Amino acid sequence: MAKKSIVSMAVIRRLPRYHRYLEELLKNDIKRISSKELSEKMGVTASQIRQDLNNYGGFGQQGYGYNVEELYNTISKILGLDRTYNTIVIGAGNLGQAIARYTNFERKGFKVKGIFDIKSDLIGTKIKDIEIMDIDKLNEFISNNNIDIAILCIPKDNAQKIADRLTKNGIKAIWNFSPIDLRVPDDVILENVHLSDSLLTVSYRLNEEDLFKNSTEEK
Amino acid sequence: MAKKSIVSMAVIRRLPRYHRYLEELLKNDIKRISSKELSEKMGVTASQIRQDLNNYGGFGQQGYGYNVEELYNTISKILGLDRTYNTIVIGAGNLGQAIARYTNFERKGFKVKGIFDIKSDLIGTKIKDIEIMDIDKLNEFISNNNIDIAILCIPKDNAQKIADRLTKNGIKAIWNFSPIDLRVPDDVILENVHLSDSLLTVSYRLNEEDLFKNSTEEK
DNA sequence: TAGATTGTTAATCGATTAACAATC
DNA sequence: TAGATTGTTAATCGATTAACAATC
Repeated sequence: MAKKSIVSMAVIRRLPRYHRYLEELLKNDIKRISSKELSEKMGVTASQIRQDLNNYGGFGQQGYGYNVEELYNTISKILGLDRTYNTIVIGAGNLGQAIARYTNFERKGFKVKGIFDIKSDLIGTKIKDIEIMDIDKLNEFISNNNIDIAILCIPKDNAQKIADRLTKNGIKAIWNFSPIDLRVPDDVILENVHLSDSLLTVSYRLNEEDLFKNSTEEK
Repeated sequence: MAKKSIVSMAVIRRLPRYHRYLEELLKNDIKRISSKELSEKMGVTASQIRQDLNNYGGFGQQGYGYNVEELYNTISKILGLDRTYNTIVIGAGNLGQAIARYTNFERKGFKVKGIFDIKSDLIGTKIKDIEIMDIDKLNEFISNNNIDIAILCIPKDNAQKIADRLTKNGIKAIWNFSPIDLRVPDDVILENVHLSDSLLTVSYRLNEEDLFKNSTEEK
């Protein structure tokens, strides 16, 4: 089973969202904000915001609220954005290439150090100055380059095998885009982006009403 | 606020996962499975599986379990996979192109009917036989092509404006990859894939232990 | 029939919301 | 000081798990 977090994932998943809203406030030169104001902007309860933040300490001031810049910086730190991360992208297909090229991540401190693929016609070509390497060089590259996060963008058939190799070589975090549930050791962080699962909730919801209408008629 | 579902999202988000496991069982020619066996494979409780399924009816048989093929087909239908969906991709950047090219979705019945962008050097070029069109032609195209789902892959600055245009033109579902919280009418389905938020939970978890160690020392 | 396993009700657990004393 | 708003405890709500009668 993948690594368990100290704070509940429900809270953790809201942190980037707070971060986004605070960034926006900062851009608009807003100096302070109360949990009530922020809650109205975000469509959540003020209670939730205060509870969430208080997992990490008391950052506000009674009668005043929160200093926007201070809170933004604090949440940046909590999210680990005060350092950089070396990443590798495994699989240089459509999605792998898109991720490797996506500059938003780089701006936040996530640097793509290497790209790997199995296809000989891709190996040797470049994406943004980074050569696509043969997957055979994976172990060696990890050992020599202090990689923090592996981004997995390969078809599901080989995903578990590659994940095993990654963790055996000391990778401590996998951002997985392969449409499969990976097994990783207890101390490895696994974050899934199951695009297909996400899309299927859309098709589900487009039909949900009919689903329940019909099952009533059938009675 | 976006459309509310009848069954809780917690349940809905598990359905694609059941679907994947059943597909695997089907491939391996396994004919029947009990909630207990499936729960062990999936790392959930048997109770949860039975509770989840019973939102949609009783598909099992006491003393026997579930017929794999039957259950797979049933969940396929529940997920709306017994029909096809016309989609458009807005934004032909890295991510938009990757999604448009991704054949897994097409195989499940999601057809990309049009791609739109604002950049004149992209307009007129093709992705998989589909011409990239000027965003100015969006309204007209939606009216004439019976589009079910709009896939939004544009920078956040214009995302809300485009979302407004989509919903005004009758789009009932948006699969949003833009890193922003969109406001959509009550009857519109909104599914977010916030890649950056997801990645930030990884960096968070890579540092969580230190975070709590330090705050204790500071006391 | 006996054994197995469902569907469903009841109990528990965790997350969210409300309330309010503390305090800026 | 009075008003505002936090941090935190208590209450509520919803989701998960356990239990078990029904039944194949």
